[in-house]
Amino acid sequence: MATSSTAARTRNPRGEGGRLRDEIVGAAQQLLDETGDARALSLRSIARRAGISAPSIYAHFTDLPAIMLELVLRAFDDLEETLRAATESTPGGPVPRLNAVCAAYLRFAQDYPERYRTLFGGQWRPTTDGSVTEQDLATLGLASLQILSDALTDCVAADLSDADPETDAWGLWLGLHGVAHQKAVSRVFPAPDDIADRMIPMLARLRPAAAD
Amino acid sequence: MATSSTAARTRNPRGEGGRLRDEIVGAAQQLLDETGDARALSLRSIARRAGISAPSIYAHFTDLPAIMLELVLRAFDDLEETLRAATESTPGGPVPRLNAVCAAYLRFAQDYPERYRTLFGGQWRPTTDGSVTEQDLATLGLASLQILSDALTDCVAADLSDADPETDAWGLWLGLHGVAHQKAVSRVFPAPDDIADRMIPMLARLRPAAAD
DNA sequence: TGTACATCAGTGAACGCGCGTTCACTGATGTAC
DNA sequence: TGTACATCAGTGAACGCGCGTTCACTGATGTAC
Repeated sequence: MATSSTAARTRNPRGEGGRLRDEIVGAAQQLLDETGDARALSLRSIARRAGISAPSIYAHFTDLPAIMLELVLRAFDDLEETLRAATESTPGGPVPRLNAVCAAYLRFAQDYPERYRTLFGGQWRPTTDGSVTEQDLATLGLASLQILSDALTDCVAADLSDADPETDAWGLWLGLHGVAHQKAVSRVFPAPDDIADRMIPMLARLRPAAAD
Repeated sequence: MATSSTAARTRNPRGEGGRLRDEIVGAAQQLLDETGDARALSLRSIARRAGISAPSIYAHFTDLPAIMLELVLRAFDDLEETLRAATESTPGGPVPRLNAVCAAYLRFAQDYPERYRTLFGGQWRPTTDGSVTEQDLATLGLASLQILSDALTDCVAADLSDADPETDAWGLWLGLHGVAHQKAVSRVFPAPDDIADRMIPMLARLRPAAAD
């Protein structure tokens, strides 16, 4: 975990100026996670956090949306890796594995609420005039959705679910997203604590016997 | 539906200066709906839209969050009224009524996406230092939740659902919220078109025979 | 009925701020000869 | 091995902009006498 270095920076050695690109995105992510407010991100605030002057950013990004795009790409990778790790590290069969993936999803949203919001429709959204289309971004979440779909497929193969994995993965994800988003957005969450645990078996069409 | 009057305003008659309060909130709502971007709302932009000078706002609101609060209160009332109208105007028994309420909810989010986002955790969120606590706002949605809960209760009473209305209304709402929010946020929606219709019977624990 | 005055519903100019963006520049370091 | 030069990784000052907020004001209209 990177420290919040407002301290003086030593410039990168020759030929390695590209490193600053990573540092800029890292600074943006720090600001996002720490302030919990996408409005706190500006070219100048990111530059301050990265310990560089504002104009230095232009050598690496054309504008703020370009930085946000890079941040979003990385965050989607993080999410995917988190879900994959949960799948691979959970023993006990398809249903515990499915539950572990769902729990990991919700934990990701709770640990990095503003990042989660940025991924799924927070303040930043791709501009139609830029090089990134909405279609591109719609594709981004699909890898994570596929993990859910695979988990469902395993449950069906083991005769523990009546789901149509392709379709019901969407339902499961949208349900998780509702919970995750609401938790990410308000600290007060009046719904029952175990509400996700109640929704998951329904949306996954788990057979009564299959529930833990 | 109010027209977008940037035209010259005639001042309110004596003793009726309070009317401007309504006009300010109306202007803010227009901007929100038309731009689809909460960032477009500033004291100055709202004043421009309302056809007044920026300082005139201070006679009616202390700051921008105060305007947003009023807007949110109204929008929650709108939503509640929309759901209630759907309940009352739908014949055919508890299940069609439940479906009508859910459809009305999703339509509200689709018709006024940025307003929906503002209600449920868009850019604007209550400040902890202000007079409005998060607890207050958490209470706001409860009237709409109650309508869902009542619809579930009717289904259970008619032996068409196995839900625990109090609890499962939360699950149903969070599922609807996931769909509504995702649709409000991105014009590209790769999930099956009928995904909500698939989720609702599950989350409402409708008995197989009860589904239309 | 006339008139002085208080009140009300706003306005217009001005301020300091952070922002995105431009421009000319600096100074360390590798490279050609 | 020495030196001139090109390149690279940035910097600092300056611009115009929209913003929130303040201040002193204006001009119509109701009210007291």
